[in-house]
Amino acid sequence: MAPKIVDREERRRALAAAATAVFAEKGYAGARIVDVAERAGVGKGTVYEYFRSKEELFFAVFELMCHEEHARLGAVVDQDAPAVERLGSLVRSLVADAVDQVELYGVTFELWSGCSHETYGDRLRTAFADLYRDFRGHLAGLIREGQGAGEIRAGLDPEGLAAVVVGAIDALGLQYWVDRSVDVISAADTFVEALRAGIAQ
Amino acid sequence: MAPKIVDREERRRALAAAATAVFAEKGYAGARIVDVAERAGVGKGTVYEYFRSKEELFFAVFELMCHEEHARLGAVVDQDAPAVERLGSLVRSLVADAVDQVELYGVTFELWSGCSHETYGDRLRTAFADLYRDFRGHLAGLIREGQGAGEIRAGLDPEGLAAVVVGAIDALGLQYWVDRSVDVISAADTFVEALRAGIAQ
Amino acid sequence: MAPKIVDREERRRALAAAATAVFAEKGYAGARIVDVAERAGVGKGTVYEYFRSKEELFFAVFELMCHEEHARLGAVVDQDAPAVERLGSLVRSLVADAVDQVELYGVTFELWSGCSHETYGDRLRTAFADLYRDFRGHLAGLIREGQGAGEIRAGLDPEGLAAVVVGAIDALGLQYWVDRSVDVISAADTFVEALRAGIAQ
Amino acid sequence: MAPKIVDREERRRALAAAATAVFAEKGYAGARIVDVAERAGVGKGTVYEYFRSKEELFFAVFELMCHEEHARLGAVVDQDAPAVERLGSLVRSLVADAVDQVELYGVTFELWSGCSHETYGDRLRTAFADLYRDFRGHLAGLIREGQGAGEIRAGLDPEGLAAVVVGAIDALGLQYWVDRSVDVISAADTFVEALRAGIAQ
DNA sequence: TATGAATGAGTTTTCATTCAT
DNA sequence: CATGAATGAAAACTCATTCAT
Repeated sequence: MAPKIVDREERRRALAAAATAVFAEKGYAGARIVDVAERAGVGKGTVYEYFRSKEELFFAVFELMCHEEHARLGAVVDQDAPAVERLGSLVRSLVADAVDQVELYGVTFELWSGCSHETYGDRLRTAFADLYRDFRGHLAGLIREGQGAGEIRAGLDPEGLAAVVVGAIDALGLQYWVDRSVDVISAADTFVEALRAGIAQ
Repeated sequence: MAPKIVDREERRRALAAAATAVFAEKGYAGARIVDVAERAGVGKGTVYEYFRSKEELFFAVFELMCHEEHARLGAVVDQDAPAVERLGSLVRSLVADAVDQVELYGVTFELWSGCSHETYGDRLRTAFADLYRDFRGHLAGLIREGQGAGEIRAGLDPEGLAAVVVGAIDALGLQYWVDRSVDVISAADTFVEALRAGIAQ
Repeated sequence: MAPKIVDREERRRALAAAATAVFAEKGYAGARIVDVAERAGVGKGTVYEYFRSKEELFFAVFELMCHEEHARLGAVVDQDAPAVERLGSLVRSLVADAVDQVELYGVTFELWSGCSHETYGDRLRTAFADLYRDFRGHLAGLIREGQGAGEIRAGLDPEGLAAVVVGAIDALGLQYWVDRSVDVISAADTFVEALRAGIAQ
Repeated sequence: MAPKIVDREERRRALAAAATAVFAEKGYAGARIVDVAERAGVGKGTVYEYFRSKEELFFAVFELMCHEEHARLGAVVDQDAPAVERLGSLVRSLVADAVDQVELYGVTFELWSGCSHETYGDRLRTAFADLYRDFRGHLAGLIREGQGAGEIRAGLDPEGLAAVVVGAIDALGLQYWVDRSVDVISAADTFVEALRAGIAQ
């Protein structure tokens, strides 16, 4: 009459977290469901109690990562400082995060790559497009704010500039992924400095 | 008396090209050797006459792509124009290439992702590190040239700036991959403009 | 002081009935214990409170069906009419029942098929042999009765004839199962007519 | 240029034959693809070179059985003798076959049962309906022939009678399947005798 | 040299059954 | 008693690779 009480939502999250780690380590194809189960300390079958298939687990990982990325972004944007300042600290902070979490880049690449997948590509592409649009939107807002306050040259296209900034962050992370000896932290500083000079009134 | 040597080399390239297309479409894990063979119009066994394994085919694809990327890069760098000018046209030209060949990004992601693979990750990472180092080297050279000629501010770190430029190109390509409606061509223009202003003397 | 004993028995029957429906729909192998539980409106674990295993549930279904079949048979045999008459109405009535309950034939096939099963085949075969022996016995009795009363030719082997009659009923049901457009009701009439003429004195 | 030459059609047949034996022994659900492969003396993967799935193998078995049944039927119908005579020898011969091949009845039941299967039921039902229609057609033809020759009473419905004969054959086989001690051969004789008397002019 | 038939290691997935609540 | 969360044995199926022709 009173079956075992389990916070299924919490359990799902924990499994997705375990999956994230395993996918990061071995890649989607290389990861076996048993690996995920073992990492989470449960039996193979339990994974299937929470996710219909390996693919669904993949999406759960994606959603988890998006959620955390979002949280990180929000923390920086909502500060109280001049727009240009916030733009700079956002770049620095996100690049620092990228360095801290390099291992996750492997999953990210697989997710990007998955965008061309016949069966679930659309779903992924849409989600990514939304994520990036949102990201660029935040940045463009910051830039417009800066233009309004006279800190940033009015002639620059906020959307285009936002795309560049987003891109630079991703790409510095990528370069670090490929070669841990690249000093992307100071590359970020250089970028911020050049950016500041380039966009300043 | 070494007949058909040329044919053999040509066949290898053709197979690698077929593999590139298939990997781009289905990803490394999703691609079957038969798919590659069919795409190339040969029998399954023939692929193994030219490549020891699927993994080796993956590397051949990588080398083919590197080769072509290198050719594209060289064409722009060796022009005769002010350094800042060449930097700008390089960015624009490479972003345009990225748009033209979006489908190939899928393989690129797979390759980046492969960097963390237990068995062949090192080999891939080294190759990528070299490629990017080389790429950044070219750009840093260009930047130093510009600093020598007084076109570019002396205070900026050429290596760091080069990393940012390389990154921006990759990342604009990525954004286009995810969302074909993003106008990365004009984002590239904005970037070039901001860059010019930011780094100018 | 044995409370709820009746309830328990009733519940078992209800579960067996649910299982009959599910087995009929998906076959023994295709039916999941959860399906049965859901159909009966109880939890998965509850099924195991009443049946030791899926196999036992299968037998319970068999027994339930036997019980009902027996009841149907008895109702016809115990009538008060000439033997040949009762034989005819028995055939007609059982064929009519078969048409009414076609869906159940699916389980019947599974049960017949189960007779060759390594672990429980013997048990099933024995049960079926008994059932059919009993059935043939009733009919043979009827036939002998008819022979005694001079309605039926004495030369015919009662057991053999009974086997044919039993068979014809099953088989008309089968043909209807396979093809609902076959008019087995009138086929039964034809059979009865031919039978009457064939066995009449 | 000249790969191993194999008669794929012949190989398929051999695999289907092996599958028939295994299905007969363990039932569809109980049979493992490895069992079939082993019985045929090939590797697990080879089965999949010839059949897309276990289900397709099931159908191949069905077709093989139909084909052989058809051959058996044809052999008897095309004889040269009075219609009633041929009808009788047909029944005796098919019942004798049923006794010889009892083990196959298990598969037959599974096939009949499969008719209600959601995904492939239609395909099976259609095939069976055709098979039986054809069977009844042959018999009805024989009966009409007999009526034309004045051997059989004109009042009897040929189609209905054919259904009964078909049914009787199936059902005698079934009773033998369930209980090997039932003497279906002499039951067949009794049936033929009663039939002859019942339908004779 | 080219081919495709054969193979089996390795994965995903299902589901009967157990058992803590 | 009832429940459903957890489990792992077992099976279908895929595909890189080998090798006889």
